[in-house]
Amino acid sequence: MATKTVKSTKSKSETKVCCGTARDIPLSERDAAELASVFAALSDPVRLRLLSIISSAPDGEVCACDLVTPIGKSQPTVSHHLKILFEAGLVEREKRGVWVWYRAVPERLDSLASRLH
Amino acid sequence: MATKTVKSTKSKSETKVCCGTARDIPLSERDAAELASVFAALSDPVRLRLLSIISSAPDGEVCACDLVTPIGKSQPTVSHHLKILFEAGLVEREKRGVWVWYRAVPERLDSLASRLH
DNA sequence: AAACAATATTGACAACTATCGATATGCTGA
DNA sequence: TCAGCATATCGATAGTTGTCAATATTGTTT
Repeated sequence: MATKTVKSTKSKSETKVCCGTARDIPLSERDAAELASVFAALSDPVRLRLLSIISSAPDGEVCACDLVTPIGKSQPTVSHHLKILFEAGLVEREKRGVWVWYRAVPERLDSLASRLH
Repeated sequence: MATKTVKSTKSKSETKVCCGTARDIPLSERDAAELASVFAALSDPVRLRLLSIISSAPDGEVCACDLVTPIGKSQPTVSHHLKILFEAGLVEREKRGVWVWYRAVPERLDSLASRLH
């Protein structure tokens, strides 16, 4: 393992060989995968803009029919992205008649932010 | 455009038709793309674990040679992920002799967190 | 100079993803 | 019941990404 005390001028006896004992990994594989999946949901510009529109809606909710035009993508594409946001827990949806209304889930972003520190 | 005042029992005159004027999008396409690229860098479990190890290092930095074994992937793969973290501004690197030392850039995560609120 | 070690790059491949047109599903109003 | 609309799903395709083996690059030591 390389250490900070190693200088190129030091003798071999002072130099620990690289790649020693495996250290503990703070973030488990399971936690990492779970976190990564939320970030993946946020890693697309279309989804970020959808979330932005929904979050800033005066009434706290937006009809899906009002999302297609401003996003400038096809209806199936917008539907696809909304599904990903929903499955990541970033938005909720409620069907009323023919329409589906989307609301942001700010606690989800809060918990994400707290895990970033 | 669908509105919250629409009820299925209301007359047509009270119902605005769906998909009216495009509203302002709070997040520009450029900003969305830029934000998305940082989230993309965080959307892989291996990279999150690398960042976790680096961030929690007692000395604030970790030699790349100490990252391969705990991650359990090949050296080129770890190098690839470190490059992505570096290009996203999430880590800094400094070459000392043969070794490359990585440090976290916490301000980068802070600014991300602030944009999530 | 030559051998060796740490890191980066390249090339290839499989898996995943964003996108759209076409179509299905489900609700509403006539 | 039927026509029309909003939304979701399907199938296909192009582009992206994670991975590794092989190789290149760079620094160190003898």
